[in-house]
Amino acid sequence: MKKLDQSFYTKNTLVVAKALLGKYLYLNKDGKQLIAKIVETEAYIGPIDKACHTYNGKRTTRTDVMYKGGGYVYIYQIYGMYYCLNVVTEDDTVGTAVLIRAVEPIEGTEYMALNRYSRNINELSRKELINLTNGPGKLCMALGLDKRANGDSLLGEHFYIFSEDANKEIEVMSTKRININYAEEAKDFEWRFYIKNNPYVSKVSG
DNA sequence: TCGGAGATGGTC
DNA sequence: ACCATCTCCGAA
Repeated sequence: MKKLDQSFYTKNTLVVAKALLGKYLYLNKDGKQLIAKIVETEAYIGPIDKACHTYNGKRTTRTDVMYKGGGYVYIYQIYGMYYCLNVVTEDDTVGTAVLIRAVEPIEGTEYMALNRYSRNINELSRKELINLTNGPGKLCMALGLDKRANGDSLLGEHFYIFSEDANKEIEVMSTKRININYAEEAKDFEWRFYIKNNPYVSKVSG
């Protein structure tokens, strides 16, 4: 395996959003090793994107992290009860990030099941297994991620993203992004990417 | 299997 | 007054 370095994250946001598909999120949580494959992403590009928290250079306490440059984690709370995990991209002037919308559990699934359902993995139905991490709020709950991880670096030892040694072919689909109907012309940008036919993708149409 | 509505609180 | 969501419940 090969840990992604800063030069990966500082690339163009659309490039990073697509390149993150098939990569593996690694997280050491309370001594437990969690690994999940990234299967769905969305790009958010402040300078030109009305759906983005940093649209038109907007800078607030919340969005400060998006101006730290590629390789940092941006986590915000949504709808009062859920969190969304983002990877900051490009340099420290633009305000760009990639939302991780869905992952596939690889290791530590036991722990994810406890976080999501307070139940053991072998008690879950097939549907509940898929439901562990097939959405941005769900995957944060499963991985135990909340605002405490906001601003963390992905270049350290306990939280990073890695690729397999052998590059596998991945079929990437592009669609409009989910639930940004307020964003005027930006709602039609096809900046959502997912791995074709992967069962953990949040929803197929769109 | 689908769609509507409620939960719930930080942000601006 | 929103809002990059999820779950439950009732209808088909």
